[in-house]
Amino acid sequence: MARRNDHSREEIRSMALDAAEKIVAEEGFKGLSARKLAAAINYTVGTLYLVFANLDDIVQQVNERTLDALYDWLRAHAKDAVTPEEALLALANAYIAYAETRSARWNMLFEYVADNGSTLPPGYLVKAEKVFGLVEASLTPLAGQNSISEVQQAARVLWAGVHGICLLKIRQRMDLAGEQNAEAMAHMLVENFLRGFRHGTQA
Amino acid sequence: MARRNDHSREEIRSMALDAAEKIVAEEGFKGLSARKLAAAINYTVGTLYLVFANLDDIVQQVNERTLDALYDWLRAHAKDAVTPEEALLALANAYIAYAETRSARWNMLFEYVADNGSTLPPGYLVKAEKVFGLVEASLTPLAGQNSISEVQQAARVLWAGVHGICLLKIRQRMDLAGEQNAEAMAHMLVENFLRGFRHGTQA
DNA sequence: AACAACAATTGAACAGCGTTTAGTTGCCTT
DNA sequence: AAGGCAACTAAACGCTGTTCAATTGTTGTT
Repeated sequence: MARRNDHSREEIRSMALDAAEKIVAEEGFKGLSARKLAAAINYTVGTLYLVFANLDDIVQQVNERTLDALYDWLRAHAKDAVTPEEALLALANAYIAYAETRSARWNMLFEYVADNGSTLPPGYLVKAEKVFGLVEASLTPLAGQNSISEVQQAARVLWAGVHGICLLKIRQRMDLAGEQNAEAMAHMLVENFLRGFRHGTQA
Repeated sequence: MARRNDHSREEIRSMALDAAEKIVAEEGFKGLSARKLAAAINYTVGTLYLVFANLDDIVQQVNERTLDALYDWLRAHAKDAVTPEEALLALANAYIAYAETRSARWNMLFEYVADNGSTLPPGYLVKAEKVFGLVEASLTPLAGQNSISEVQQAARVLWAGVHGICLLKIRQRMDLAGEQNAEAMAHMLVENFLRGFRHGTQA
């Protein structure tokens, strides 16, 4: 059989990405293979390579979806916060919660580029900037005497820190963190950093 | 040919770990394969599986060596610091420098457990605690009114943060961090966090 | 010295992987 | 009705981790 024309290329793409998300969620990053994915959408590997450049391309496109979902999730969880501190703590908690409930997907976001080595895809950067933007927006009211570029940097520093804590948790290395849980650690980071940040940067 | 008896099991183990480190350094994490490693030490795969449980076991043992080397490296780079602040900044810089000059090895340290999923090996934890201990030791003089357990937690929070920044750099995602370099970001994190930390934890 | 027992080592095999491509099939246009 | 073309498959290539029967060199015993 050939020339079935059941689905358009775009339909196949979307079906494949859906199936890929499911496989990753159920079996982890390593569980995703071209043959398994093709079987899941009732096609063969060849068709997959007609729609995607390679498996990395698929992973990358799933990751871009994840970044979008993450942005929406964070935004929704921070919108009710009254003070900027509240917003930042809510963002940190939401980030941890997202990583925890979708750990395989979240992990994939940070595993794949490691081998690729070179540049990240274009859309990637834009979407990640959007996520950073949420932190930046909450940090701006607390700027005090700090310049705009200092606020931008601070947002990235703070979020890299929250991310690091989140990694400890997701990669099952919380035993390295004593008895504390990730939320308490993030709390500590945000509060101390903010206190230091507001006190001015006389370095 | 069989029964060559050229090397003891321990010798083979050590040769294999040396060769594995070399391959990882030259070709990255993904470049390490059982056949390639066996060839590098002039044995076949079968022998490798006589000495190691599987490839994960090898990776894990290389990682333990890396943790030891990292500890020595950090210790050496912080020993001349006069003030605790100086020591913490030196540790952060040394951590980043280590990750940068041995990026493949450093990466492997944080990539492998992701799939494994379950518990980390026993030696792993002890060695990692030793690394944390360095940060803790430098942080203790700044404890002020904070309790010992708060200092311990702070050490882990701070280092998770430095680690997160380091990840941005090594995984070539510094473009996500604006124009700043990793050292400057780590600097900012350490200084603001310390300022906040000394001001007391009324949180 | 001959021989048996044993341990060390090999190499082939298995099932899976990513990726490419020749070949087949069915639809659309003329 | 015929031809052209796009969609799709199936098989192949060289790789992977892992296992294990078979072979070989060494050692201890007679």
